[in-house]
Amino acid sequence: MKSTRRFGPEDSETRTKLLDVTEQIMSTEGYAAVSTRRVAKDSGFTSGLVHYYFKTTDDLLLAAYRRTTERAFGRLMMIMDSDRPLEDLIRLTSDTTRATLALEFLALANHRKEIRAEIARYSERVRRLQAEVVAKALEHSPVNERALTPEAVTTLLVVVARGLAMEESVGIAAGHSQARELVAWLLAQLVPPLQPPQTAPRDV
Amino acid sequence: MKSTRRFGPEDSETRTKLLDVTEQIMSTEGYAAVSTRRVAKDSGFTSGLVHYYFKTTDDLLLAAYRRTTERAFGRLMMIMDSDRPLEDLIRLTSDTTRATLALEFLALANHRKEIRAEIARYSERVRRLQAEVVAKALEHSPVNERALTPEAVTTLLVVVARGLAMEESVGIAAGHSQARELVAWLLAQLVPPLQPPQTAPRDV
DNA sequence: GTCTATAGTTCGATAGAC
DNA sequence: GTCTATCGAACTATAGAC
Repeated sequence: MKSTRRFGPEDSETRTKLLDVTEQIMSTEGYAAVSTRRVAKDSGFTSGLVHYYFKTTDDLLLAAYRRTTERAFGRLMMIMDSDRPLEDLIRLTSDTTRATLALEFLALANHRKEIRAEIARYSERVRRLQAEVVAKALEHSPVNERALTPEAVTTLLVVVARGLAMEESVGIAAGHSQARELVAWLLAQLVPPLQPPQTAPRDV
Repeated sequence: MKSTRRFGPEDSETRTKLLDVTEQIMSTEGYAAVSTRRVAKDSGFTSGLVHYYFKTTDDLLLAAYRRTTERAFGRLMMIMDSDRPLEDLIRLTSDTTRATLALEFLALANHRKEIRAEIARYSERVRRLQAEVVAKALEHSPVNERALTPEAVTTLLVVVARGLAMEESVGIAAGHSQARELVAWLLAQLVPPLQPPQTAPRDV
């Protein structure tokens, strides 16, 4: 009883369109609002076609996640060559649209065990690339303290920036500006401003 | 054309049971998996009864959110009297079950505009209470630095602890132990250990 | 307070026509 | 590559019986 079902190629314009629409729905209404019928309606195709490109709804969501992550890789590679990599990393991670999507994928991972492992694996890969950016930025830091590894700084920076952005996207703002100032001050201790201060920074 | 619908009281055992089940479903399958029928099934009642207590599904979710938040208030009040308030606050906020619920409510706020404002308001109230805990803990801190307000420290601590817990609940662990060590080290500068060190801590 | 019944949506996934 | 047709399932919200 072999199935007669067929599936579409990865490099199709239609497929890209379907992923665009999927991402859009996730941002505005959450991953749970993504259905093959809904994506079909918003993209002008039919649900049958969506199933032609993505066997199941989970496959569609996973493909959207992969594309998002690959784009994140690209942006991080660009930041590697920046002369203010830490600021750029924070700015990138603070983007509310991206943070909202990240929140959705995290929630998705929480509730779809088939997708979970892949999201965890990709996320850690992104984290490692972020850590490379930070390591490069800290290369000439005057601070020398055991606990201050690039991995620690990276995780702290990214989790804070993304956490604040997630809260801000729903209108929570209490303590945010102060927290950002504190982070900026901590970073200033780690990486001296472009114009070095008269007195050497102390250990942090 | 007056409606004949009636609604149940707030202090009912059945109502409590329905909220328990709702919370359980949210934790394991996400807020989007909460439906009146599903809650009915898991609690041994019928969907008609769920609608008797909660006019709409959103009302049910909002009631669950309120109950969760009120419990959080209670726990924070208890921490106020602890002799290690910062550690307790971090431990509380690091709880993965609670962090998962928090993630769900954040996602919910993102996608249900009627609920959003209320979640933002309650969340900021919780944050202010957390800041009181931190303020009390920092009262006798030897560190004196402009950027180091209780609000800044609170937001940083809470966002980091919750953010790490959210990631851990899906199996993301890269950089976590190192980030926690860094936070612990930073805190040790702010609040001296119970046995004070021989040399005074420097400014952070 | 609890249940039954019901109308009207939306959904996943498949087979098969074009 | 795209669409139509289809089955079976789950959902919301209401009215009204017990």
